[in-house]
Amino acid sequence: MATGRTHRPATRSRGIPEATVARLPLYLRALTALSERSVPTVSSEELAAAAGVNSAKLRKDFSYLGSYGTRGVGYDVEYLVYQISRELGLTQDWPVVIVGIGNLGAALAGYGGFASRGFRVAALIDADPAMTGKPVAGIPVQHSDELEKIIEEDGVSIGVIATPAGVAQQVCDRLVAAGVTSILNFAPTVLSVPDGVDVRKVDLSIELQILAFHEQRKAGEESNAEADAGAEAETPAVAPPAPRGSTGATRKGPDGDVPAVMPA
Amino acid sequence: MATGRTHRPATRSRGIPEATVARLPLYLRALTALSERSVPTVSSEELAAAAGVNSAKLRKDFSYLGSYGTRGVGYDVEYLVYQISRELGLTQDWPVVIVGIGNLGAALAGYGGFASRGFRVAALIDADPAMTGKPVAGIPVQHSDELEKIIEEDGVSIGVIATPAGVAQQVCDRLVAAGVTSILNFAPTVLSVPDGVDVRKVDLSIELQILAFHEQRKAGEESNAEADAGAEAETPAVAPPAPRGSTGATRKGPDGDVPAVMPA
DNA sequence: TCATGTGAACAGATTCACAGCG
DNA sequence: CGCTGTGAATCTGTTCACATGA
Repeated sequence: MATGRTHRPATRSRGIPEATVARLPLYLRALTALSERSVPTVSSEELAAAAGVNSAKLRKDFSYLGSYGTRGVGYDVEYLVYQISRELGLTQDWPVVIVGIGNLGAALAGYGGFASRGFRVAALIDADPAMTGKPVAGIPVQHSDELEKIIEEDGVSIGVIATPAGVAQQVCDRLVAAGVTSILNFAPTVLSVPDGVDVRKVDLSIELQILAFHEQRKAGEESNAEADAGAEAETPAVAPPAPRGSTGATRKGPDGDVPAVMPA
Repeated sequence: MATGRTHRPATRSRGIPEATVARLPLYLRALTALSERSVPTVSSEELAAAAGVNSAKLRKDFSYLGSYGTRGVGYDVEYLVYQISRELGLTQDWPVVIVGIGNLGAALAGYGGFASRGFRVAALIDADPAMTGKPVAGIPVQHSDELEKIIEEDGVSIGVIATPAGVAQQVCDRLVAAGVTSILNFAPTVLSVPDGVDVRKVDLSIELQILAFHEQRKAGEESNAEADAGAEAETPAVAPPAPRGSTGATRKGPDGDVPAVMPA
């Protein structure tokens, strides 16, 4: 099952912390908006507010890039836009392939923010022959047989996987074999890739589950009781099985033993 | 422009670290797969491999939930599925509204992993009257006028925003005013929400930019030179502007001054 | 004997608070 | 004087390594 290959070694880039890199696009977006409104300079306080972070963090982030501000004044918007774009590698053209043109793949193909900022959809690829040739967002879908050829000819290094989970690892392997070294994975699977290949994961279901966790906690706080979170509709989706060979003895879950409410 | 409201206070849940919460869905998925294959028990090592994390981390994560394993043996799969589901609040039903039924909204509505795991699409909402009544993924789209009514009647506490960026904040405000306390935001904007409301952001463009950063770094390492990253097609999307009132003097960007290659 | 559970060491990220400079 | 830039303190998360107990 292809284990033993690491999952994002996160090789501490050129001194720029990963957390900072993840915020640069946020700053860039805020700066671009300012730029469009012809705002010449901005303070760390203002920009931080626009980007939804605190100003100390923003200043520290920028300090990793160099000293691009002017004390007593702030940052020059245009200059900063350029510096961040360059740092992120957006001053060059990045051809991208999207594999799996279902609902999601089609939505991604049509996504505006995609085309902007130096990313260019080099090809849409789907395994279904019925899709081949059909234009999606103005781009004709190509059959997956063409995958390797496209990647090599266009020098594609970024691939987007929007296939069903079942085939994501195969697709990933083919992408990597053909030369792709960065993958954005929308399929709900853990992908194994060799060292040197970056994978980022976008998973709707995980995000919702995290929200549900916090939501549940909020509900539990209103009344300080434990269960009884929803208004009334309680539908336990999973039965609480006894642990193997359990004698029903000690078990130190943080809020008591197996919950009182059990399905009939 | 609606500042002053915080953006995810991350109120350190019930002792369970945020990073751990974010991994629980991953473990749950791996465990569910094992469960379907009727695997009775699993070791931290095996499960960690399946979830793409290291085993020490997994054990520490589980230790926050309680002692659910058996020394010398491992974890009981079914029992752990139940405990994690409960911890995440997935043993109850979470009605969700999706606002903005464009390409992306439609894709989300049809997303399988949505319906599973206790999440139920309570309504699809769009501002375009032409969409009203049209079934998407089997659910008829409702007009945004109905938004408040739906949220209150169905007790919806989770909202998904898939609108254009321009209206996302307004939609967010309406959702919050109507009682939604968790928001999954697909629009490329920073949302301001009052305390007590959680926002999670999913942003394709940001993910791609992060990948591009690392990709660029890789390219820069192969040859130890600086620019010249792509094969040949270099298209600087942004001109490097001089800083305000600059005399072209000292500027300590980490790899030298303004880049040598300037657009004509 | 084996794999869990966890203190302790470490690493990374955030925040504080203020020196330094325009 | 105001705002940047940054050392130092703090907080959060990860990894190590081993005592513990089935």
